[in-house]
Amino acid sequence: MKRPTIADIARLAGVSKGAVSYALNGQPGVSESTRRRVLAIAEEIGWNPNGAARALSGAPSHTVGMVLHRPARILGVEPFFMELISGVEAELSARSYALTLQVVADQPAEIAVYRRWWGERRVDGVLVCDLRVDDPRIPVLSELTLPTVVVGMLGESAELVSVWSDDAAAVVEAVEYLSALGHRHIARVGGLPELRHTAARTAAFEEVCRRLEVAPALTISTDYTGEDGARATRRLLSSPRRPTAILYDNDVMAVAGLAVAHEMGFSVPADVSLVAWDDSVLCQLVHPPLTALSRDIPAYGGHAARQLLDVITGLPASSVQDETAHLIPRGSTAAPPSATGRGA
Amino acid sequence: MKRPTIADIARLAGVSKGAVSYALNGQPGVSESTRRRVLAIAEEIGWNPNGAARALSGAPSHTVGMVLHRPARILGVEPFFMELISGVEAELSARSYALTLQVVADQPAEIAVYRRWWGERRVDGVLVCDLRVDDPRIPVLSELTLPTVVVGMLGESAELVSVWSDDAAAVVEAVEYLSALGHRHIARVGGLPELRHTAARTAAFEEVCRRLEVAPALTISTDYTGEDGARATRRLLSSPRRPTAILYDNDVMAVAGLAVAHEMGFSVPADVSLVAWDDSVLCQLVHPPLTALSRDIPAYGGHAARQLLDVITGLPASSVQDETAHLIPRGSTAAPPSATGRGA
DNA sequence: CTGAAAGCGCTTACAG
DNA sequence: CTGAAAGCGCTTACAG
Repeated sequence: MKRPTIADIARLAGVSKGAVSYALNGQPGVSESTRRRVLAIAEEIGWNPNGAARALSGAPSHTVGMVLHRPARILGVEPFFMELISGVEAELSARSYALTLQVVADQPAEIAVYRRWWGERRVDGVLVCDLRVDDPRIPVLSELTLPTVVVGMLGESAELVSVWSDDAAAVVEAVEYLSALGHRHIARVGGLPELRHTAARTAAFEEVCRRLEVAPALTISTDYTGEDGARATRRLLSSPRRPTAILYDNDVMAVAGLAVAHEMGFSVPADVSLVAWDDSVLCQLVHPPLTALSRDIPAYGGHAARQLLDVITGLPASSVQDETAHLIPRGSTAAPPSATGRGA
Repeated sequence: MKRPTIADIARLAGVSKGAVSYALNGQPGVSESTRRRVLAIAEEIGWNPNGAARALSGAPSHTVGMVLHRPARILGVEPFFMELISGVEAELSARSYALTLQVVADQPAEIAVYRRWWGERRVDGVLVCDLRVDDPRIPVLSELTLPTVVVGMLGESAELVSVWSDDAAAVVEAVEYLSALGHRHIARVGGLPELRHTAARTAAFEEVCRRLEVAPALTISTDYTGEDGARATRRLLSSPRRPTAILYDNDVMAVAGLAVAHEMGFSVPADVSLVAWDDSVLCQLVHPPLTALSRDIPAYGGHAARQLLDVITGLPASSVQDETAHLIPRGSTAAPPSATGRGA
């Protein structure tokens, strides 16, 4: 099957290729009747624009790129990314943009992908996740002047636009809630420490613990997997200064931590309270259902996509703060066991 | 920043653009010394191939497309798709292919995407999931002669290549196992009935139940969400002829079903046995851990990607049968309660 | 309002 | 082994 081109349409309509191009793109320069005839013929012979030819003439690709660098085994399990992606997709597809995803093994590979996409004009812009402290991607993206929106906290680098959520405030809400219940030993099972939002959460956690005289503000670092979350929980629950409450940096680890607590013979929330970050159905399916810091992740992705489209189309865009995660108390949190109970 | 082109390289190297092209692509037609010089200059000035120009000259896009049509809320929660995609990605990125994903609302939209991709030469081939009985996508893809690999059972349509798994055999294994434990009332919470693999599972389920004199072979249809799974479980467990075992078509519904059973005061597995299909960490995190039909989904995706690359590059490729899901018995299955127990 | 033409950055026969 | 040239399918000034 030979693909029809605008030359075919031009011949059939008896006009020039240029006129066909104007008609097809809704540009001025052709009469209404010509435009209608051209569109009808295009429809009839099943014409589709050749994206390569358009791109070569400088037209946008109508594609947004996203490079994911977390290990594939996380992507398959953690609902966060798929929810984020589905939100991004919803916004993009409503504006007829496509999303190109690429999973990479490390950060140099990620940077190489941006350079290649830029060189190939494959994408009109990119969405960048999981910013690190001193992130090497930022200068590269600035240098390439590739339209970029950062999903998450950007910090000082004011040259890029970001959509972010106040993780510090959410940490404070969770710890204040646990403290109000009477907890004095709160531990945290944190995410990858080199990520900016992890650093922000850790700092906020330490500060609020200090302020409320909750001690020690122990954070164990993990890679977000259920395995790591289980390991950290096992370590915390078998330590001499066993915490009475644990705050997890994602839902998968919190669910795994719940299983570990049960397996070690602890009752939740009687012996230990658990709080998850991000509230997928996972949290509601387990027993007891998990108290969680909840936020609308698809909406978050949608907002990021909208910002990026604004940047791409040259509209004024500046960083926006998205909804702060809010605590949804469920069955996994309660007052700590009395001081006469077992343990420390 | 102006993007360098092969014209720049040609000027710097003092050769023609054609020679540069041959050198860059490892084609014969240039001396070894010229090739080295050209490559060094390209590297030095940071040249990247312009994909649009290559595509316009008929070169492949080195991109594979995948259209997902399930509702976004499923994608975010069901591990199956992300695991499949990560397996596809792993295989593609090892061969320097990218994956373009597009989420659509319905099947006409999906077909429109294929036509557009084909017209725009955006992808070299596509991976098609969730085949339906009498699937309208098949004739369109054949007509477009767009390289296609079907993930899942293809049935009679022999004109396309597929990678499939014998779901019928897996159903039989699960039911035989439950029957051997003594179950005589087994129900199934099935997926979307219009999908081919659902139909195959349903047919196999009915046949094996008939053969083993297990009755009735009731299948409740769902949309794969936890909500639907919970609803179906509630209905089954409150029916006068309450089943002693339930087989779910995915893991999310099985986990939701477990929560419902607990909430209704049933003990698992003492009162009712549950079996999940697909064995993500979810199944191991809940209490009791779920007996599951397990298979290596990333590998499945990887095989599909490899088949597609073979089709694209013109290598001989034919449908291959992938691993059959195998039963992993865990704590959610046991002998049924004795006839004197409560219920039917 | 319309036509003829250049140009985007490559690839690939075709001559030398 | 190398150079000059056509062509891929569009877009977009530039003349009419």
